[in-house]
Amino acid sequence: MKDVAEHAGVTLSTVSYVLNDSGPVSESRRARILDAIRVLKYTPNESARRLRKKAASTIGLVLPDLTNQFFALVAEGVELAAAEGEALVMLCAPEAINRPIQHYTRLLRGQSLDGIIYLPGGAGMALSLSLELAEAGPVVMVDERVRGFDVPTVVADSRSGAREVATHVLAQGHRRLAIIGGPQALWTSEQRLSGYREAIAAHGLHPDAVPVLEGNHREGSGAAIAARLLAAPPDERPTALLCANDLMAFGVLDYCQSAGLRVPQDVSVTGFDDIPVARLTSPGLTTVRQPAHAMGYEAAKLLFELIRTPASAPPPQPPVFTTEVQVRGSVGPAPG
Amino acid sequence: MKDVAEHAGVTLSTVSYVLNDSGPVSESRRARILDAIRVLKYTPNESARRLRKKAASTIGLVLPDLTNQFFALVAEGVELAAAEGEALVMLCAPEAINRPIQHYTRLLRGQSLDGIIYLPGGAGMALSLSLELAEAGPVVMVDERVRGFDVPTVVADSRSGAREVATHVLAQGHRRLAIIGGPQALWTSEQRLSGYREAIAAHGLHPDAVPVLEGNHREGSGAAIAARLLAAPPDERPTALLCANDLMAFGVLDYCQSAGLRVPQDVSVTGFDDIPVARLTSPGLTTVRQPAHAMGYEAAKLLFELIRTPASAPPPQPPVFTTEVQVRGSVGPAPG
DNA sequence: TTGTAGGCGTTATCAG
DNA sequence: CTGATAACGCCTACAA
Repeated sequence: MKDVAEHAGVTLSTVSYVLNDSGPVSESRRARILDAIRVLKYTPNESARRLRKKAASTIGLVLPDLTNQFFALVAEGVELAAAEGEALVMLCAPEAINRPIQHYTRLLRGQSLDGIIYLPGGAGMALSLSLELAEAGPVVMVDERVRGFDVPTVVADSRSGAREVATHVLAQGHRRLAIIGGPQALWTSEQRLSGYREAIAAHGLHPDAVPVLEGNHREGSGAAIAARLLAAPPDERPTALLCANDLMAFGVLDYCQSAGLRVPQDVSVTGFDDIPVARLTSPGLTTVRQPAHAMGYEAAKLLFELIRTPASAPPPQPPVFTTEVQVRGSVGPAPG
Repeated sequence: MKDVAEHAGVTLSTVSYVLNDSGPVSESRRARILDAIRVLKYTPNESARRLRKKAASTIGLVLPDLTNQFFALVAEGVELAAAEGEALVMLCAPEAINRPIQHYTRLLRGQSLDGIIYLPGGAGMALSLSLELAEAGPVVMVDERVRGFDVPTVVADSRSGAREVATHVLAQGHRRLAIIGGPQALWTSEQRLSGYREAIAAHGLHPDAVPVLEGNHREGSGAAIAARLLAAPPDERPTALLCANDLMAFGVLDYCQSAGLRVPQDVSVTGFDDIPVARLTSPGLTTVRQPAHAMGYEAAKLLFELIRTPASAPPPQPPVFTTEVQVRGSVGPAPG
């Protein structure tokens, strides 16, 4: 920068002015400076810049893992919004590195990030951790809520999505259902469960008649639970399995195929999320669409708004996205 | 930090010494300082730190998009290696934000990153762009090569993988093949194509007898090309489609299903990458496994090594991963 | 073993 | 409109 100043025959301050246009500069000088910058291929040193201002033009993105396409889509949404705000994204995937979130809270705190997008999902959703994260900057949550952690949050209406998909299944005549839920501690798990139960109650079934098994949102757990559930004789085992996310539903599909069970003739299956590959299984997976990309995008937008908002002003109001059942082949009429 | 020093009754340098253990400090003082740090919940300001040293403990990761699970897996591998090296990862997904890489080269240059992992894939694989990226720090490439851009590169042996899967298809008696390739400009596209052709030549077929259509590595292009290819009458159209990645193969599968073509009875399909969901289509996709996670991990390790290596020393030797055909249901004997 | 002082590249506050 | 100058928070010779 000093070089630029010399090359243009001005002082550092003037250069700084044109860089941030934070001061009045005569056209002739401005042109000379811009020129010098190009000639010398000068790039401002961001580290110095953040030291001085307290902003980093960088936001943190904390999510469980990237291999679940749902999360990947959220990440792309965040990335897009960040790009529009000329910011960069720090990726933190605690489960991918098999360490507690603390690993990141420690690293992130010093970065003077502008803010953080937090999508809890695995084991690390405890309140204390959230608070710790919050010390690294303003936080916006996506897809999940943490009780007692009161930050702007972008979610979809899981509950009514679950209700609708369960209603669809019940309308096909199924009466012996089973639910493969997500980790109990998660808000979404609870929401989806209530949704399922509302539908079940509305059809006059006793909630206790529907077993709920806890999965971990990954394929393997779907397959394992299906194996347990479907081992019973045909006239006792469930005729429909409601899964709290698509990955577990894939696991179920996979198990059924290897066990020689036909979907949907022998057993119907539903998922949740509607990740792109859900269309591609065969039969296609009946599931509940959540606008993952839009959710990530809005969350990041919200974060930027939050950053700009003076602390006194009312916090921006986050939207609640609607969900939508996608009917495909994996649900059919109840057998018998 | 000043507060810490006061609280512990020492000077700033002493605190700095214990922080980086870069100087001898008496046990008693060290303990007092550590204590003060804990009490005050002090976190070093990374911005200041990088300004002083020239390292950021941060690496950049540039890849086309995250929704392709292959890339997501690479990203997780990188993330893991970064965590082991106590570094953070800056995520850059140019296609997700629908802008040229330049958007990032500009942003990255000022960050004084320790280095960059670069996985070209979409439109942005030109040499000039790579060089521009290299100005932001040492670069390691994964999965692709760019001619004339000579940096350490981690790849898998696409060519022999392609050869083997084609051989498998030919061994099933298929003679009317078609290839759905990736973007021509990519090194992997070229490699896979040569692999396919080697196998084809080895079976005495004339290479020109096998049409090659160029896709863009996404589902949609697979479906579109399949539609064109399979419109011909049954005894003229190809009996097997070799796709340069799994996503395009999914597109083909999808098209076949909607067009009422049975896989593999009417047409056989192969993919490339073996992303986790490839097991879940039905029939399962016969494809070529690339160790995506390991490749990302090794690339990041390599980058760290490169950073440590004095410029004079010989650059570390990158491994070439082997590929492996995964035989599943999407390939069957040739009809007739 | 500990303290002092200079500077990393910017921005912001002043006075000209 | 422009130019000096003091921080920002940390590291590292060097001196004590």
